[in-house]
Amino acid sequence: MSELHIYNSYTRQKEKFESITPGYAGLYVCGPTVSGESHLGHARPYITFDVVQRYLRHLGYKVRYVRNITDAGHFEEEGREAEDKVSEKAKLEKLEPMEMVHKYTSLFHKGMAMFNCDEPSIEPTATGHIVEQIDMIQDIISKGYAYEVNGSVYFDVTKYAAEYPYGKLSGRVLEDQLETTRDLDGQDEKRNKADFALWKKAPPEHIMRWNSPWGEGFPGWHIECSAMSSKYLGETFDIHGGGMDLQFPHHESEIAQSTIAHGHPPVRYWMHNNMITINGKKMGKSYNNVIKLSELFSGSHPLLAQAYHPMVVRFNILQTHYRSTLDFSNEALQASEKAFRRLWEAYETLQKLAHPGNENASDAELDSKVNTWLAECADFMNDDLNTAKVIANFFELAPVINGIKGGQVKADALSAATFVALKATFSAYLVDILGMEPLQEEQSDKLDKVLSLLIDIRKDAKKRKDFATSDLIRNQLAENGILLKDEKDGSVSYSVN
RNA sequence: GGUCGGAUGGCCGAGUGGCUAGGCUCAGCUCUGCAAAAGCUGCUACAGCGGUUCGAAUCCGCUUUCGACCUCCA
Repeated sequence: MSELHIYNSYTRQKEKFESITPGYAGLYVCGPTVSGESHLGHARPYITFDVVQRYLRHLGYKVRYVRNITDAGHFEEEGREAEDKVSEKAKLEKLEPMEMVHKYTSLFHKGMAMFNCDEPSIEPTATGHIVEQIDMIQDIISKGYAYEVNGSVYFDVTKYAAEYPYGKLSGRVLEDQLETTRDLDGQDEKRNKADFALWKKAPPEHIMRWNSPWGEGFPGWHIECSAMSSKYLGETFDIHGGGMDLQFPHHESEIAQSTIAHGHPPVRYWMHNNMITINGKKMGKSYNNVIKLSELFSGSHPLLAQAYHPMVVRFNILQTHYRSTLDFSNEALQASEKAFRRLWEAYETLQKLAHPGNENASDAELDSKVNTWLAECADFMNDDLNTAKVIANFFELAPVINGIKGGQVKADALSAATFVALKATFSAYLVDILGMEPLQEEQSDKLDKVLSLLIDIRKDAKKRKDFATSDLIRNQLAENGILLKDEKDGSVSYSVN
């Protein structure tokens, strides 16, 4: 039995996972900034880490999964003019920040639910932890690694880098960073260009603002994750996850802040998922190539040939290793949809299948292969969460299941023990760990009764060789999205699209 | 410009120094009143050029090319 190994971005190698507290695992994942609607790009990290979290639970860990909501900072609603606090508009006409934040948080939650992502154990908000952030900033100042200028506070990266390996996570050298000639906000206030804000003074027109020892302002982007992760997971915790694009500067800054505040690095294992690209380019606001989740599910985007079910998207994402880029295309999604339908049907078939009870396999070779495929699932997951390989093995098993049902494989080909293992493993990995759900809801009893009636009438017509009637029923139903299948044993099943 | 990571069969994608991943498409067959589904069979690829090796798609070097990060970003 292999053990879980994960690729640690910090050391750039696969390492055996050992939790700090035996039996418990702490996982922190950078959540969304809720100033706009979630898009396809957001789906990847949250689905990836949902599987991480599910797998850790499967391994027996009691997991605390913390995923924040970034609802504070210098942002305004997409597509809406920035409004200022001192404008003449009436209160109700103005954009209320919490209103916007609530709207997009809510949409994000709905999207996650559709993807069947488990809710995190704690979902802390930045606005709910202003006090903790201020405390942490004061602590860093008192230790001499941050300074205040005009109501803003900056982290002294140069000083930090002299003693600590700043840039190790993202693989860059501080000297290179100092070369940049960008004109950033507050650049003239900083002692060095690489310094980053812990607290920013709010200009008069800025709506989001809080009192602090340095005047009214709002927290810097990086400090929230440090403050909240240490509060809920401890000063050192097991896994920190997020998109690769957050490695620098966000995660690098988190390491620096926490290292000064607590005297040691915050995270044991850093995990980063790769990006979703579209036509080879990263999907992101700045590229104007974003497909929102609502558009994805409804098909209402010029790039989409059709609507895609959340489970199809989830399946497609899991068919690719999380550290590889995943290029979006209609062809790929359509292939995933067909593949997933086939796989799920095999899974459902397996649930209904009964084993004759023979202790010994009549087909020892097949029995042995099946056992290998099942055992490999754990090995693949343990090898840095290789969901793609797990899925590949499902597709090895599907023909065996379908073959038993269709008679191409003998019912007693597998031993009773293997059959039990097949059922248990398929369900554990496909449903519990990969988190897949059927594409269609349970059918209502009434529909079921109506269809049984039609199926009976059609059976009768077929018996009389009245194929005109039987085909009419089948074709009419097909036009309405209900497919009838004549099974080998003479029964008829249906599926609704 | 700096740093890092890719280039795999018609398409998507995994992966390892030698043992045909898998999915989708396509073609043929079996079953079937027909269809669908299912099953079986076929389609052997790793950007290019050198090198290391008994053997490399897998290791090294160079070239071409794409991308990510360096700025808010999942």
